[in-house]
Amino acid sequence: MPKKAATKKEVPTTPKGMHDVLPADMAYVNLITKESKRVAEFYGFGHIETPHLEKTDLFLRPLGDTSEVVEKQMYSLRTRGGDRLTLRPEGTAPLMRAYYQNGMASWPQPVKLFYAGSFYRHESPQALRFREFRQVGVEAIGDDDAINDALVIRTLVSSLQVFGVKEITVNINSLGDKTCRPGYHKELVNYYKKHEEKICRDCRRRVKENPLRLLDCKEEACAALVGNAPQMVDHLCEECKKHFSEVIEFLDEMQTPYFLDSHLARGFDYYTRTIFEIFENDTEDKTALGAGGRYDDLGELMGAKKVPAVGGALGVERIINVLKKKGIKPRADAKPRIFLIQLGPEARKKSLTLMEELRKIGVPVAQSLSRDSLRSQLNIVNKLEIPVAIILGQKEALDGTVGLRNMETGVQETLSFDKFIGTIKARLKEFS
RNA sequence: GUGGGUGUAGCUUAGCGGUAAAGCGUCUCUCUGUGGCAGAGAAGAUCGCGGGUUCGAAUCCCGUCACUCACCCCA
Repeated sequence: MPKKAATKKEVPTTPKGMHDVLPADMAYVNLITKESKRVAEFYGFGHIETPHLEKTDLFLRPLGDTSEVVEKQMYSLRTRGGDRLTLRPEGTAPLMRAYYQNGMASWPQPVKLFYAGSFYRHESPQALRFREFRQVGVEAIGDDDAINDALVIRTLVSSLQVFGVKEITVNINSLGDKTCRPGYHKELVNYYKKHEEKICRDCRRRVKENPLRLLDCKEEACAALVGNAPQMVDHLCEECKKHFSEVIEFLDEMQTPYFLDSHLARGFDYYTRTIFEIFENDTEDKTALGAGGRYDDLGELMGAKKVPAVGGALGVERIINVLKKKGIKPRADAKPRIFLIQLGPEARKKSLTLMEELRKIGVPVAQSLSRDSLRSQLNIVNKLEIPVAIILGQKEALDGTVGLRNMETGVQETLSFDKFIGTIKARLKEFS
């Protein structure tokens, strides 16, 4: 018995949490990557690209105890040769890897790098959280001076402003370092243990697993306790305190709006000192557009020499969301202002040469060469809102002329085919 | 992993027990080489899937899957 065939035509679809980016949205993606690269390069960050796949260990080792959680969220695979590889879940570890592998320690420090690309996390998708997402980011590796922290933040903020996101706040905090954080941790845990019966179930778990997260619990009972909870800023060692106040000072100097948020936390151990999240003020969304921090211990956790570093990244999808809400539209680059209409076999062939010549002088031209009726081609010109049409028909092909029609006024000029390119060149402003 | 919402043409939706409808979009023609309008027409859906109730299910019930939102988490 043959199995009953699937009754419905199964259309292939993307994996959960992953999406096609259609041309209309790619205009946003391109705007963001192009402009952020330009800004980053101004501040001295060089563009780098690392593989989408890395050895799984690269991400496991630095994350230590929590690796089980981490591993669940990673797209990992085993190659035929038996290598264990993982689709990069973030950009920082790969960049540190690149730093060591390419001997960047011998470059002038800090090494400043910019990257843009897709990252992958296998988690439940929800609003603006996808399994494949795009980030643009910068990292300054090899120097512990607080001015690098400020510069990283400034670079990200400047990028956002260039996109048109003007009203920005940077929430900033310091997590201390190996000298002062353990003491603070202990105090925080003690404080919450005293109130154990009042806090929510999740927080009881957090006391053991992830104490810093206690500070941003939204449960009423827990939030009420936060006010009197010990704060990291009060427990920073001298060095960390100095570092933090310098970062703030530099931000003041650059007039970067910030908010000292003592509840800001990061789950993972390799963050030290500065951490920050960037928010947009106007729209109601409370999701961060970007985040980052200092990670002086990451290199060591990766099993290499200790190298201080600081970095941060912006979420492309989140920025697009804000731009759309604010009604900011990217200018489609190279949107043609001329449409090439051809009529009849001779003209169609000739139009191919014409198109190439226009390309050589850098004039974008649209066409629908598979059409043969003038009417339908003019309809397309309208739909695309292109202001000028070149008409190259059977008659023109014989006469050696070309029609140039202004779609708004309906006025049509006749130009000689030979002089056509010259004329276009002379009137370039009209057409590109 | 937990909970809520939603699944009807490419898109937006109507129908809510009698066996699929509209708008937009696409294509064709009216109009063989001069557009935006209008008219006519075509293509496109076994109403997510499976089962149940019923003479009859897109419609009611159960299950399931997908999407989505929230929680958890967020390197």
